[in-house]
Amino acid sequence: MVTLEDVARQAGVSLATASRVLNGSTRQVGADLRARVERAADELGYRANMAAQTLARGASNVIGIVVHDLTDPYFAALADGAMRAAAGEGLLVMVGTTHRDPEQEIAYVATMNAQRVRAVLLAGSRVDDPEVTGRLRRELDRYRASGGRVACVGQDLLGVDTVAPANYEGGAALARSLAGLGHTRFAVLAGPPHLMTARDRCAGFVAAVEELGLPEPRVVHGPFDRDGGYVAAGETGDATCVFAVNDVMAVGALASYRDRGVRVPDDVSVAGFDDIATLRDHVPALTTVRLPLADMGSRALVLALAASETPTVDHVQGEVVLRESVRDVR
Amino acid sequence: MVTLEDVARQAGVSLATASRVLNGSTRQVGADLRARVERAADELGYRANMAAQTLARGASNVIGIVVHDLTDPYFAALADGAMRAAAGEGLLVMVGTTHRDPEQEIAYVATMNAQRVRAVLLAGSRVDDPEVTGRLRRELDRYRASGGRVACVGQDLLGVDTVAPANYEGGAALARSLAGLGHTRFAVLAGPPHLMTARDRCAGFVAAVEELGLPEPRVVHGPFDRDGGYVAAGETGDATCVFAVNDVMAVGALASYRDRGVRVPDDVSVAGFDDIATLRDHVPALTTVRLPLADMGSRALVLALAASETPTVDHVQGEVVLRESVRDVR
DNA sequence: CAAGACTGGGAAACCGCTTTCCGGGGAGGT
DNA sequence: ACCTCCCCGGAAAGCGGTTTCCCAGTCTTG
Repeated sequence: MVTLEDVARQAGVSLATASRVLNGSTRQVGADLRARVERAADELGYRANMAAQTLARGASNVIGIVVHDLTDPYFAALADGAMRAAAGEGLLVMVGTTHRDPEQEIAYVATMNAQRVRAVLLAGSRVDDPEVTGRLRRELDRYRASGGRVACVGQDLLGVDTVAPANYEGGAALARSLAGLGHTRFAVLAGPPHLMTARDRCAGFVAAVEELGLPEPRVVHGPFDRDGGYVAAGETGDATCVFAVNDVMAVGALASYRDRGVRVPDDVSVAGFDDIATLRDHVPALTTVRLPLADMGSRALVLALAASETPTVDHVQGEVVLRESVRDVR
Repeated sequence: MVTLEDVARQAGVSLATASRVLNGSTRQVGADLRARVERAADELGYRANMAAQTLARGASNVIGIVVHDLTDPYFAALADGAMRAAAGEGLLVMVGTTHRDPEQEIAYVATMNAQRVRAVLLAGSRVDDPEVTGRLRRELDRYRASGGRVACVGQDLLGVDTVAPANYEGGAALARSLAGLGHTRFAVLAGPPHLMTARDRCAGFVAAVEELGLPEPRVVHGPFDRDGGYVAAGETGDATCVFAVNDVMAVGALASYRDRGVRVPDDVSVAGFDDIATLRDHVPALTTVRLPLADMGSRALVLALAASETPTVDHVQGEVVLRESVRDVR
């Protein structure tokens, strides 16, 4: 393992000079010495030891991203957006996947803290559990107390910079659009009751439906993933229009109806939420609420990096996109 | 930022003792001192500085994964498999995305080397460019010379541990299956000519078709992604059966046919390669060659970690899965 | 031409932790 | 009662860089 000292010796200069040449400095180094050092480094195949550099500089060039599940297109898009932004800043990315375990999330914050990453991004819904949220907050505070930066995509519950999608409003807007098509009997594939994202979307939808004076939607809980949607779609009763609180659940619902010979949108209309990229290849094309996912990821990174004093909350509106999976029943 | 020294002082013990208590050691520490240290660490909110630890120990607990594109289900599955395996070993994961730029791949190897990661995983096809491959090899050699471990998923071209999917054989097996269904006029959506993965699959397919004495398939090149498949599907002429060298291209092809009113499989049969997870929700269900993607990711990690002297190559067979997207024309 | 301002080079302190080495004290053996 | 051995605690030497500080030489400038 070749060190800076090896390079300095080979070039016949001091450690200080070698450092200044190779790893950047405010100070100038004469052209001939600089050339000698560069040649030596190249000959020896020198690579700076980032651990040493991080230690000496007291700051790393790594950021951490914590997601629930990388194979979920929602998180993949978010992470991709954040990673592109990070690459633009010359930062490396450390990714942690929690597989929806809040304890894992807390553990990752501790680990990222230990790694002294420049910033950590928490992507993914908060859960409705004050105890867990409290522990997460404490871990985050601990991290921030030592200079760490934090941003989160989701509910503004952590007292940190947040990119907050308008889940409630999106759900409501979708409900009004669907009602405008003449639907009156709704069902909601609502995901798990404790997941805030699922809850907000569902609540917005239900509230808007009631505001319109329509019958209360049937709410079916279940897992937040494709199979959850598949199963829950089996219990939508006589609803003519079904809202799955995210797209992957909606895709599962489509599969369920297809398997059971229920035609979409002829027999039942289906809508999702997020507008994940893969949606365009499903038939029928899914109605949804579009969120600029990649953009949200990069915005979260920018927020985290811009060391604002008071936490800023960046609200992101969703846009209802009507596609073939819903039928006009007027 | 609270350091181990702060903890030691607060606990009234030496730095050595504090280190032994908190960060693991072969040595024992008396129960009372141990308790004192633990309490002090907790009160102060101590988190070990991994940069310092990495430096002192000369080994980090981070591994690097380099993929083309995280939003591609193929890489997401691979990365997820590797990350699960890594988590099981108590390792953190640093992810780099190259967006299919080989230069980026080389740059990431250099960066991961600088980070002194324990191992790096290169997921994704090699390219047919000896110059680029040579530079990548040199960078890898440099990394391995300083104790780094490397594994790769794809072609065995780098002289490192490799998980090598049987692309050629898979393509050939698929061709035989499809021919067995009575197809004779084939087309291949072949992806870019320089991508080895694409080339091998295409070559295996074409060779098998010719071996069967059938007319030479029409080969259409294009990008390796969904849109590449969409576009290429427009030029399949009178083929009754189209093989897209990966699933996302096949999905693009399905969309293209759908948009143009060409029925699958009635008018044309379509097959892909990989069996990505999202496939089950497409209609018609796509025939493909199944690869155990998550498993391949974790196997690559295991290979990298098991410091074998000579590079081992782990061949992975694909399994033809016939689904509705192909028609029996006998 | 003397004096102050720069300039570029090197010695060494330091970043936070691990680990070797040393030493003191109690347990066990004879 | 004495000697060994073992156990556990602490001092200090690194790990590989960065950066402060000092110094000699070179450039202005009046």
